[in-house]
Amino acid sequence: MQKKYSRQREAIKRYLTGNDTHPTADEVYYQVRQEYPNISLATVYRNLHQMSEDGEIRRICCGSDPDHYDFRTEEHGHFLCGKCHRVFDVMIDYEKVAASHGPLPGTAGSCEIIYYGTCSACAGDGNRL
Amino acid sequence: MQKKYSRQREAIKRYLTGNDTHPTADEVYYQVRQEYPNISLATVYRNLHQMSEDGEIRRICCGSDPDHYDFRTEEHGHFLCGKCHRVFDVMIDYEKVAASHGPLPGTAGSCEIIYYGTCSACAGDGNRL
DNA sequence: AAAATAATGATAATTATTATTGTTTTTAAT
DNA sequence: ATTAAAAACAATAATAATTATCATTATTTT
Repeated sequence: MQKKYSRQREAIKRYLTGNDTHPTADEVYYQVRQEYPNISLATVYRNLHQMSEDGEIRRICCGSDPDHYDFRTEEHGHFLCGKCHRVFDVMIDYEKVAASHGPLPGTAGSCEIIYYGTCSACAGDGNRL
Repeated sequence: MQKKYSRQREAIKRYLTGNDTHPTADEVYYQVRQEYPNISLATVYRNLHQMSEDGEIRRICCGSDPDHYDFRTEEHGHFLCGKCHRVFDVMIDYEKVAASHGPLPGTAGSCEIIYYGTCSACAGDGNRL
């Protein structure tokens, strides 16, 4: 199945790349709808999934939150705020991490590190946003 | 809401504790059904959720796999095999990990580390199990 | 420009999980 | 031991997130 260009996919990718928020499929959907009012939610899911398969973007599965998407493909960690449900990037030295774990039961293709907590904005003012 | 004893919950806990496989709700359901043939799947979910809220067990959210549950509550990491979908424990020195990341955007309550890959059993024989 | 094929939009279906409701167990109090 | 109150149950409906289907449209190839 040879890949073809599509304006919708381009719009999705453009939106992701333009913001360093880490939106969910729903957020992408509502944003891209400004430009393509009758884009389908399925198209958003289809393209996000496809692009993450192709390594063009990254899918962040964090706990019970719906998946978030990240245009940064280099290895790094994340922080999910349990109040505002925003995801933040966390810089991580994976060489050091590799030195801090015991033997693995196989070969790992990737290592996801996610911190769960409350971001300082939410901690600061009780519960805004 | 004062917690009361229930045989079903005990059976669920007993099954979890007895095996160091990290079953999903479904697996727990089918096992506990041997003992309580008309236990409801909702009961399994309800109790797994409740126990993990209470810190009695841990819920492991791993990618697109359904949640797995772990009776070991001490901090440790996991490895998900993409072929057999089993979850393995990984020992991790969290002090070292703490020293290998950049600043966090808030206060973290927990840090989940998950490796995704292929376990040696599955790598060994092509695709058994 | 026509034919071939992949992507879309609309929507149905699926999967995992949570909520609801009426009934049964368990605990605590008589 | 009875009984009343609260929590847990089984069954099932409901929800949320995601994926599949399929007829139509857009992109690419010839």
